[in-house]
Amino acid sequence: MYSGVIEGNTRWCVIEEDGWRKGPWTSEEDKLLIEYVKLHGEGRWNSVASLAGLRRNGKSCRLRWVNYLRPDLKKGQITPQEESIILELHARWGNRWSTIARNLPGRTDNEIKNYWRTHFKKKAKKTADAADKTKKVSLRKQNQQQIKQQQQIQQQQQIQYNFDMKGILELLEENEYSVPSTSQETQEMVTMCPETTEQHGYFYSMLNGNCNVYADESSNEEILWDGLWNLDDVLGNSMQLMLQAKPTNVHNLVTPFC
DNA sequence: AAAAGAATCAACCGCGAGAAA
DNA sequence: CTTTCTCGCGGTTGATTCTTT
Repeated sequence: MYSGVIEGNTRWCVIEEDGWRKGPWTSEEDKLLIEYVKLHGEGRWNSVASLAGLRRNGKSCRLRWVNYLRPDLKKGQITPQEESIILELHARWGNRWSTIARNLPGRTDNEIKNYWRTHFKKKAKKTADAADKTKKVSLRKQNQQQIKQQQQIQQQQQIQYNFDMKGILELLEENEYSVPSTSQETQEMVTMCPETTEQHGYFYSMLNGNCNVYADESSNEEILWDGLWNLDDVLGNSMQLMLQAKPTNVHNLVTPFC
């Protein structure tokens, strides 16, 4: 790509295969470019090489003139007033540096772009990071709260479930009933239950295999199994009695409740 | 005093739009 | 109408300078 690196001392420069120079400009090159613009005006940058004797391509010449040699350029640091204008215009137009530069006489788009990158992007990132952090913390809190609430609900459902199951099993034991196999048997059991109509409904739906009133969505099976194991702990032999009442495998046991 | 890391800024690159041939 | 050229823009790079450890 490059034919060599020349120019000793402190400056470096590159000459490409096609003869164009690249890298930092020398004061001699600057002088030639200024002379060229004085004589021919701005524009036709590709003619600079032939007319001014510069071994720079048009693009490089234009950039050097626009960003560094133009006489109307303002030297020195960006003032606080300019800074606030940049902020305001960037908020309005985004990264349209040339548009912003037109509103800041003496400043170039490149200068503003660099200034933004070094001063504001950092601040913007900090602000964004801080906002992000706050958002994450609040999300985490929200999640924890949701999990806690869910756990509470599940716990309540579990207690209710165990309580209801206990009632059913006691009832079965008391009346030496087996798990009903027909809807008629179920109906008979429900009517025997000395509870309210609403509780009859629960009872009825449990016996008919509708356990959705106790568990929600994805965790149905998990809760159900947990419930069964807990039920076993709580009721001890009662579950055994139920199993004995109607010999069945585990799958048959689970099915009626979900 | 020296090394490492961060900040700065001049310059380059690729791309698209518009003008000229 | 199509192709080529020129210009301008925004993004990126990398050498230099400054600051911190």
